[in-house]
Amino acid sequence: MKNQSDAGLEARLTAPLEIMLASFAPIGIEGRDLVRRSFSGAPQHQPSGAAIPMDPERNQARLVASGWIARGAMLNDGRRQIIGLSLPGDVIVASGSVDADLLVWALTDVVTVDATAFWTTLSEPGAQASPLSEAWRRCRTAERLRMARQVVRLGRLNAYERTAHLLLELHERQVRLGTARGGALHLPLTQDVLADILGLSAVHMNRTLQQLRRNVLVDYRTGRTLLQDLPGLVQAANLSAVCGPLIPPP
Amino acid sequence: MKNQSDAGLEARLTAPLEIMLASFAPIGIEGRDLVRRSFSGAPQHQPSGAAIPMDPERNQARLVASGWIARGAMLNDGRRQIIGLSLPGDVIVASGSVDADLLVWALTDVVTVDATAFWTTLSEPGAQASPLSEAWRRCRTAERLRMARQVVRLGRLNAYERTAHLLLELHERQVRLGTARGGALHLPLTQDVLADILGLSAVHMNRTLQQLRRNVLVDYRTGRTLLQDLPGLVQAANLSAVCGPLIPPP
DNA sequence: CGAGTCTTTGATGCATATCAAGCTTAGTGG
DNA sequence: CCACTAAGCTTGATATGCATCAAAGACTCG
Repeated sequence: MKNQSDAGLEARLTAPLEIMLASFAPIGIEGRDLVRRSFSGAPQHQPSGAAIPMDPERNQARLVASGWIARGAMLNDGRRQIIGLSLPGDVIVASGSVDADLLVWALTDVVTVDATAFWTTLSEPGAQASPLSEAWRRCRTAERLRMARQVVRLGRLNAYERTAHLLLELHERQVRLGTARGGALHLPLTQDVLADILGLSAVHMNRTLQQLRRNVLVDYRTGRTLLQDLPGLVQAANLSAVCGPLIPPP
Repeated sequence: MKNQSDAGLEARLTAPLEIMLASFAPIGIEGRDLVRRSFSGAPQHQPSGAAIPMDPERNQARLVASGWIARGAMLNDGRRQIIGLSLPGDVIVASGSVDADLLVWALTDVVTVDATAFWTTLSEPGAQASPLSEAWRRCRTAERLRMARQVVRLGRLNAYERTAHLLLELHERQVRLGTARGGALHLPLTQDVLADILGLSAVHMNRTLQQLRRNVLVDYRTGRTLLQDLPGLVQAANLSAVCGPLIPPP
C-alpha cells in the first residue's frame, strides 16, 4: 500500500524529467521506468525564498520536481548575480564551492527529490549505450551550452539583446516541458530577479521590458508572459538560443 | 621500438593532466599509469590563431597537452566573447552547439590529443571509487565553478574587480600545474584577448591594467606577469577565486 | 628598415547605474 | 468591507563607467 502510493507519487515527481529527456531523444518505456525507479527518497518542500541546502559531499544532486530555483552568488556589499535558473525536470549539482559563495534558493514554492541514485545509475556500464543515457547526455550538453551562452549574454550583449535572448531560452525550455504554447509562458519572476539574472539594475530591467513591449515583441507580466513575435525576438537577441534537438511533447 | 617511443611521448603529453589531477587529490601510481594508458591517438598540432575542430559527435573530447586555447563565441557584427580558457592538462568537450556559434581556437601554438578513451574510462564501473576518479570529479567540479564565477564576474564585477579576479584564477591554475612560483606566471595573452574574456574593450582593459600597476598589485607584461600583492588582489576581486583543494606540486 | 601587431593616450558619447519619489497591486487585520 | 501595509512596478533627474573614435608610440619580425 505504501509502495503503491509511493509509486504514484514518484511517477508524478519525475514527470517533468521524463518529458524533458524525451524532448531531447526518445527514451522508450524502459527508459521511463528506469527514471521512475531511480527516485525513492522523500520529497523536500521549500517555501518561496528559502535556501536549498546543497551539501557538496553527501546529497550531491537534487531533482527539481516543481517550482523554480535560482543558483547564484552574493557579494559582500549586497550585489547579487543569478548564475542560472533550474526548472522542473532539472537536476541541480552541488558546486562544491570551497568558500560557500554559491547559493541555491527557491524563487517559488518548490519540491525537490534526491537525485544521487539517478546520477549514479546513468554512470553505470549498462547505461552507457541506452537511449536514456543518450537523452541525458544531450540534456547535460544543453545545460553546458546554456551556461556558455549566459557568459556571452553578460559579456557582449546589451540590455535589450540580453532580455530577448533570455526570454527565448526560457521559452524553449518550457516548450520542451509542454508548459508553453505559442509564445505564452509562465514566468514567476519579478523584474528584480530578472535583473539579477541579466546583470542589470531593476530600474533598467523595467525600461528594457517596456521597450520590448513598445516594439510589440513581448507582453511581460509577472506570472504570465506572451512572446508576441518569436522571429523578431530571435533577430533582436543576436545570438542563438537553441539548445538541442527538440522533439515536441505529446 | 615504435611502442617504446610512443610510451615516452604519451607520458610527456599527459604530464600536465597528471600533475593537475594530483593537485586535487592523490591519484597514486596506478592512477598515473591509467591516465598514460588512456591516450594513444596521434597528437595534433595547431599554430597560434588556428581553429581547433571539435566535432560534437565523433571526437567528443580533447586533452590540451601544451599551449593555450580559447573557447568562445563570435557575433555576426564582430563582437567576440571568450567563454573560458583551456590550459595544458585541461580537457575540452565539444559543446555540441546546434548552430555552431561556439568556437574553439588556439591562442598559442598548441598540441592536443583525443581524450574520448580517457573520458570513457572514467565512466566505467571499476573507476567509480578509484582515487583517480575522485581527482577527476573534483577537477570537473572546479571547472563548473570557474564557469559559474565567470558569470558573476561579467554580471556584477566592475572592470577592476574582474581583472583582479581573473588573474587570481589563472594564478591558481598555474600553481596547480607548477608553472607559477610566488606570483610570477606565464600569460601568453594580449590585452585584446584579456578584454574578450572580461567583456571589456581593449582600451579599457589597458587602462584597468595600468590602474592595477599603479596600485602595485600587478606588473603585467605579455608573456610574463607578476602578481605583486596576492592578498591585495583577493581584496580587490571581491569574489573568491579558489576552485578546490590544492595539493602543492612536488 | 619597413610593416604589422600590440600598446598607450586623449577626447567625446552613450548605456546603464543610482537616487528619489510616486504609483499599483495584493494581502492582512480590524 | 475598508484602511493599512508591504512588495513590486513605474517614472524622472542625475551621475558614471565604459565604449568608441582617432592617432601616436612601442615592439617584433622578416
